[in-house]
Amino acid sequence: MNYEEAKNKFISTWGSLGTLWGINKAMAQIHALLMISPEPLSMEDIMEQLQISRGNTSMNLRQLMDWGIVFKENKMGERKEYFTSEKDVQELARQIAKERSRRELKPTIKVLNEVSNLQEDGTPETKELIKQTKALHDMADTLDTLMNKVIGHDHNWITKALVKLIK
Amino acid sequence: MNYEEAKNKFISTWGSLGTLWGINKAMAQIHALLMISPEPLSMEDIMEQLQISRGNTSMNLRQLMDWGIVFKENKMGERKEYFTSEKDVQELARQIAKERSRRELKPTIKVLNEVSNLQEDGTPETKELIKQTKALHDMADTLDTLMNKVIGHDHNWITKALVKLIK
DNA sequence: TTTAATTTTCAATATTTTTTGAAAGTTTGA
DNA sequence: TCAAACTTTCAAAAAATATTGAAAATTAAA
Repeated sequence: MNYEEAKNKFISTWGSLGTLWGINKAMAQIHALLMISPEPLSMEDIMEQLQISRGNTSMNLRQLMDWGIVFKENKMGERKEYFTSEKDVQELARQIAKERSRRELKPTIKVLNEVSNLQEDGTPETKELIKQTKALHDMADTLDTLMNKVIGHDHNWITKALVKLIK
Repeated sequence: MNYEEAKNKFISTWGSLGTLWGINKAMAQIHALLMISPEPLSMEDIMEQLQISRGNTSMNLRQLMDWGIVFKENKMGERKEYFTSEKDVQELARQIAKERSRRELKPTIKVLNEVSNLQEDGTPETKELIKQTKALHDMADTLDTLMNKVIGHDHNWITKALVKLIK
């Protein structure tokens, strides 16, 4: 395997993994490309390397910046904008945990809480609905608390904590 | 909020959450419906309650069974097949962890390993590719080990472990 | 067997999501 | 102020994904 093959393999694997996690292919591929690029890249660079349109590149870069895992950079004397990704995988994981908690977990917990507070009326249907949504709520809540713990800690806390747990 | 409202809210929230996790809407809704149903449901029941076609129901039930979170049941004297979901949320979490490890994490780890073993050639591009894929590999591998630890443990281990970590 | 009940399959269709590309917008230097 | 360099927006087109429904397959009782 040479450099080009390895690079393409990484980008396409990361791209299809993205789809599975609710992030679209182009977005995940741009992230992958920036992740392994030693220098910041311009929009032109990205368009060319991934063979995608200007509009697509622009929109997905913005989303990646919204997620807090890609940043704009300006080279002095250049009008063009350049982009880099968060290179530290620990920080990347923290940032992803933070955003997923905010976007998915918290809203779900809210709904589960509302539903599980339904007035009991004695029917088996109502009983089961309350029981199950309570159980899901508790699990989601524990998970969210954990994720926020992770978010609040320093760099190496994640690995340390996981390792501790494994032993 | 009455029973019907609460039920619909739960089913639709669970359904849209599914999409975000790489599971389609119908599949997630069928799971939600079974999750809160005190009795096993037939295909007819599911079709009617969710207003989806027979084919759709059949295919998605199969997928849920492949994930190991929905089961067939036979009522004696009846030819029709009935379905239930795994009702224990701990067991549900374990099963999902197991399948996600198998379907996504392990294949990704394999690719990251291959790519990060690329022959070093001194260029910054190659250096960065190797460095970053190694870092991602290590994190994914730690996570997978953890998930397998979870899978191998008894019911309440998950919560206990998480709680321990939080303190 | 044969028949009726039930489930599965899959090509066609519908829906949703992503991508394009050109026009509009913005920024900066002359 | 103008104009060139660059970015963003968004309607239309393309691609991907999900859904339908009817025919084929399966199952089990008569």
